[in-house]
Amino acid sequence: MKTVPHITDAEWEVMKVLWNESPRTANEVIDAMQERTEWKPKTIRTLLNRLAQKDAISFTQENRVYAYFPLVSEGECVKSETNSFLKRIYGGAFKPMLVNFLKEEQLSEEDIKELKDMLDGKRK
Amino acid sequence: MKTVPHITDAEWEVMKVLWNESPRTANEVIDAMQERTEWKPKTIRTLLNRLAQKDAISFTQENRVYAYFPLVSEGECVKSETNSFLKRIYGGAFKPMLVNFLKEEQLSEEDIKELKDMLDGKRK
DNA sequence: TCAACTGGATTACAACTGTAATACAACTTG
DNA sequence: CAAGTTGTATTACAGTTGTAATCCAGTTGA
Repeated sequence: MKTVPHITDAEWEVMKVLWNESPRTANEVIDAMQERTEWKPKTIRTLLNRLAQKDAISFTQENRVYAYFPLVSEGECVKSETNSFLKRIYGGAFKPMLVNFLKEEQLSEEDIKELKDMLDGKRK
Repeated sequence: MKTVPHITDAEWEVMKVLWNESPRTANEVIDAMQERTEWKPKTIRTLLNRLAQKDAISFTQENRVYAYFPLVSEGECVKSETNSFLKRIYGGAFKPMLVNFLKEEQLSEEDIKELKDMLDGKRK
């Protein structure tokens, strides 16, 4: 199983932008980020650098400008992060988390139906 | 809503021991921990100190010995951590995570039945 | 051509984390 | 009473993370 690098909170925001659309130049990423955060451009460049260093993204160079794109998919990362979260909080077991959350969360009638249908789908 | 302090990975292991049973002296915690980890006693004491500093636990003193106990419940912490996790990874929405996970995870027939029953229970 | 600007590379720096070791004070034992 | 033991308090130290600023080289406008 491919291992994805660990992506921090701040980096995750940058990844979202690139998952949403790529390749994007540093400045395009910065523009997109500034719609969602207050981060300074320099900060975002640092995050891009770190992500590139850990091979979460890469870039092509045109003239002086880099265009970045993800090397890891959102799905992979979500799965990886969720697994380590589950491991930490629930000892790795998925069902207890579900049980816990179903107790807490409020779901609409349609949500419930959708989830039940999914559960039915899993029944072989 | 009460805010719980942020508990790190390593600290979480200590909290589990105290949630499991408390109060426990430092040495009791250390013994319990050494069944699950390789950490040195000094390390575990550091973690107990940090948890006490951030008011996640407290202690009573008998003679020279401290007996530690949690100030925050496991449920509170689980909820808090899960919320920040959800926010980071799924933008705060619970259902997308469920959907994602139901796709991936394998559940037994009984698990599926149990979850469906819970979903039914939520239907008003 | 020279100064200003722009984009990337390098450096900064404190807080938090993991992972302890050392110092110290009290208690026990010879 | 002196020395070792034990439990706590203090200190250590590098890696990660958030959050940038500074430096430098190439590009561009005057």
